[in-house]
Amino acid sequence: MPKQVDHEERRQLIAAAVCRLAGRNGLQAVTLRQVAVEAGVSMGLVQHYFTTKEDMLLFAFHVMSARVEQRIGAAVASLPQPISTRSLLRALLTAMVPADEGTALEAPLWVAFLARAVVAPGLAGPLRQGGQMLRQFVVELLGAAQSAGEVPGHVDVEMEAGSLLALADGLMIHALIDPDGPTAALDTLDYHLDRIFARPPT
Amino acid sequence: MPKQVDHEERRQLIAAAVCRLAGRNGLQAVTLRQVAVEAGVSMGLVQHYFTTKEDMLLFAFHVMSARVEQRIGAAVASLPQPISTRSLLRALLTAMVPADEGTALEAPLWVAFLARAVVAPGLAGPLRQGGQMLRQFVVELLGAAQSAGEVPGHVDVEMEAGSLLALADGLMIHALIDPDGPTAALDTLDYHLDRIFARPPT
Amino acid sequence: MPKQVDHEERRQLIAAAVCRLAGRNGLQAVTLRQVAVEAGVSMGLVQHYFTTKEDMLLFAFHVMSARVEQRIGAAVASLPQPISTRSLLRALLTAMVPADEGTALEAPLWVAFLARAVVAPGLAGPLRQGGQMLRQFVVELLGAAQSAGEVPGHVDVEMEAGSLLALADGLMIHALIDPDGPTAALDTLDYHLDRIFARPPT
Amino acid sequence: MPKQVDHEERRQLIAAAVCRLAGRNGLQAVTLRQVAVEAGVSMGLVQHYFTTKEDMLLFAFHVMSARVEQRIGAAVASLPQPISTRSLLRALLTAMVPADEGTALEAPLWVAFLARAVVAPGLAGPLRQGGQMLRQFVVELLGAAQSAGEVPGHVDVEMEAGSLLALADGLMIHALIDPDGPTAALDTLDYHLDRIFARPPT
DNA sequence: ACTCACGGGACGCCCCGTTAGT
DNA sequence: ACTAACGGGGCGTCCCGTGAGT
Repeated sequence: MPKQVDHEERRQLIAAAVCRLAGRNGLQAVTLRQVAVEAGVSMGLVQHYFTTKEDMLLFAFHVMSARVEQRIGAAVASLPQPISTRSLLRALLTAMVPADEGTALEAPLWVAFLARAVVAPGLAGPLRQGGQMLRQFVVELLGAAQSAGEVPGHVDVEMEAGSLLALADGLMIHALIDPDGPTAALDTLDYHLDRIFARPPT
Repeated sequence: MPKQVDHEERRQLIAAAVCRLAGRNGLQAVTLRQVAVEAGVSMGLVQHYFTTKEDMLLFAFHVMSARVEQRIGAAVASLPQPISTRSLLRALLTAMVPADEGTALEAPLWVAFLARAVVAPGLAGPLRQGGQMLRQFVVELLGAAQSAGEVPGHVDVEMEAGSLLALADGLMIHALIDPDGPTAALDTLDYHLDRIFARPPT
Repeated sequence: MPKQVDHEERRQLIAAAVCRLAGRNGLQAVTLRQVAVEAGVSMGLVQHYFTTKEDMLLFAFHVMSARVEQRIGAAVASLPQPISTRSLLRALLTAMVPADEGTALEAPLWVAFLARAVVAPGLAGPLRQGGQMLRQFVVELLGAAQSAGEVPGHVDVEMEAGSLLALADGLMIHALIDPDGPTAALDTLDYHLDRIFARPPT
Repeated sequence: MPKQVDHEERRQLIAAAVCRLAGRNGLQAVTLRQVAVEAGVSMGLVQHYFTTKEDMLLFAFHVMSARVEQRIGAAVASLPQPISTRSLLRALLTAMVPADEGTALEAPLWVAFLARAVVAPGLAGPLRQGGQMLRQFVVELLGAAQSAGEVPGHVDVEMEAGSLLALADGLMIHALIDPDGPTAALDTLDYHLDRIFARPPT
């Protein structure tokens, strides 16, 4: 029985190095050598697990997406019971803004992938899919809330869903460039949640 | 005095090539050699006018910013008289979304610069300044409209200004990744303008 | 374990090319590309074995030093028995003057390194050390000869050791510039050996 | 009458910059741009006065030689009267060793030229001529001293002349590499002058 | 007399992918 | 499974020489 190594684990290890590197210095600083050094493995090993650099980046992107989902899940789980639609939505959106430490580390990476997706179709596909699924989820959330009377009837849930997600991405970028951005971003998100989940005047 | 050429013009020529290249293939595809080829000049010339690649990118960024302003100005100028605050604001925001051809060409470039600014402080500075000036302008616009009764009193103009600009950036990115994005983006902007410039129920 | 090659051997191969090149055209003609051509390998290989050009030159210097020692050793070994202190010293010194073919090839290289050491501290260190060790050796040689009565008591062995070595270097340079230099250099060395190893008048 | 500039003066100005640069960072650091910056003129001007870089270096070499002569002359002039042959010779030799400040600045430059002369025939010619003239001068000096009884008859003035000059060059190089070199060099020179100008035992 | 614009080439460094091998 | 050796090419930088032009 030969030495058995966990392929997936190795790939995760390497992808993590890619993420650290890209988050710190940008995607253009991700070279095979740097990745190998960052991961503490040989350059050959990196290329053993990823045929091409493109593959590696794509996998790293999926890893990052999974991490974002995980972080959102954790944020939702730590919410005080009972979980209202609004608090759930807020947890989801704040996880996309570099206010907490985890997001702050991943946001540059996320932006790097976004920017690359614009010119690299291979990356755009998964990103588009993920975005649409997320949007659909928010639409359903808002729709349910509207049915429950938490959201006024004149609110266009489709529009608001897309808006909130686009807004979150926009705020993320501004937050990364402007040092005062993160707190302002949270305030802005709350402002819009207040607006959407408005108590109707009695 | 020897042969005199218009330095600014040359720099513009080269910067234009940088923009085309970056818009087409991303900023990481902007190499001195490619720039020289794209501009139809020698590589030596490129370096005659830009000491360093960083200089070149920074200048190209300023050129692009100027072009965006110009496009906004043109859009505003072609508005039917009399120009309402809302139509002015709409012209400004739609110029940031890749709906028309001009913006569609520049948006990838803009995103590329945004992404690089996250990891390159030299680029972040000008970008931050420009963003704050723009925000201030929108704040004043909305404030005036509120004073004139076009915007309800309960609207937080500061929040809405920041939101609209972040939203525009977010929509731009989504529009670049999703082929259906541009039209959806315009609808979304109009939805929010409708909301902000709501006719109060008489 | 993958293909294993003798690193030292490769480095020697490349260093030899460096020495040939520098001896022929001067150190400033030593470029990575030229070295690769001269050694008959790819430029990538050169940089596989030497991280930096500085490293390469330093290694080449050590190789040259070793060669000089080797040549001296060979000269000493081929001396007729019994080996007198004076003949040993003469062998050592003549190995530093481009009279024989081997030294003639290495002398320009040696001078090139000397000149660079003046402005490159990284090179000066090893050179200084080697020089001091050599000087100490000659001092001991002369001291022993003095104790044995082969050298008059009024001779300052420290002075003479330093003088002989400086003289050898000076003669080497003159010999390289003046075509008649080499033979004159040998005569000069013998003149001083005669003087130092003077038979006292009975 | 057009603007008249002193060609020679300009060339001297530029050559001085070359000397400063080469003395500080080595001859390989002498580039047209650096020279222009160091001299405070435009690069074009440098090339106006020197057709080629080789020309420039050659001229700089002559300038340096002239300066050395001048420094020797000054040293001789400041000697206490009456000037003995020995003190004159000593002044001449010490001017070649980087003990005083002036020589310390020029020595690296001198070594750089020596090293280049080994591989650049254009530089070797003048250097050889200068060396032979100097040697002839010392021979005559020593010959006269011998005739006057200041130097014992058994001394070979030709040999000693060549030795002293080679020794001075060798000491100069060692002095540049070893921080203790300069003082040791002066001691060594005096040691040999003592030997040559030995008072015969009465 | 003097200068700028410009071309073209080289340099040192770095990087990626392949391959031969253990 | 994993690695080292290696080739080839690209990058940003620098530099020199020419020539048009004032």
